[in-house]
Formats: sequence, structure tokens, C-alpha cells
Amino acid sequence: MKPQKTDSFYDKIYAAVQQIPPGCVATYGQIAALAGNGGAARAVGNALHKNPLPGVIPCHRVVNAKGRLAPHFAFGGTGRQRSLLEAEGVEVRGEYVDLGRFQWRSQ
DNA sequence: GCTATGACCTAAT
DNA sequence: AATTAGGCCATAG
Repeated sequence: MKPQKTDSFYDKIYAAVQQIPPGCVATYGQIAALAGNGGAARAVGNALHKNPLPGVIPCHRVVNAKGRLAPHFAFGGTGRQRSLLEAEGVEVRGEYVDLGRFQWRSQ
């Protein structure tokens, strides 16, 4: 049997994003993998775009495979994100983040 | 079940 | 560097 206590994949995605520790960032593919579907990066992006739980989901910790922030953000823009990430200790270069140093990984 | 959408990924032009 | 094209997946109507 499967310990499935959620209904939609989106719900897992939101949970995965909330699991991201401060000072770290995760890629869409990583969130998709945590949600149980590696490769569903697109679904992850859609889930966050809908952002049903603003203020609860730290979307600013989610970046794409290149460590780049989204072109648009439900928070007000990438500039807004840059401030939040830097505030947590993440070095942001324009719209890019150093994945080799701040990408969230199992410790 | 099909169509349309999307904050993705990669390659090609 | 920017745009286009194809591929991948899930959701909503």
C-alpha cells in the first residue's frame, strides 16, 4: 500500500517547497522528485504559479535548473526575490543563484 | 478523453 | 543573446 495522504501532486509540491531550509534553494526538478515525479518540473512551475498559499510557500527558494529565478513572480518580481534570498544568506547574481553552493541537498 | 495553458529543459536557428 | 521548436508532465474546462 502507498502512504498517500494527498489528493493532488500540487499538494506534494507545496509541501516539498516548504521543506526547503533557509539559506538554500531547490530546482523545479528537485521539487518534482520530492513530489514523487522527477521530470514534472513543468507541473511544479504551474503549481507555484497558482500559488494557493501565498505567504506559506517560499517560492523564492525555487529556481530553475540553471539557478535562475522565474521571469515573473507572484511576490512582485525577481528583484523582490533577490532581496529575500540574500536576506537568508543566498548569494544572487542578477537573476542567477550559485547552485553549487546554495542548492538544497540532503545533508 | 481532448484541448489549452504554463514560473520547465534542451537543442537548434 | 534572443527566439523557435519539440519534449515532458499535471491541472482545469
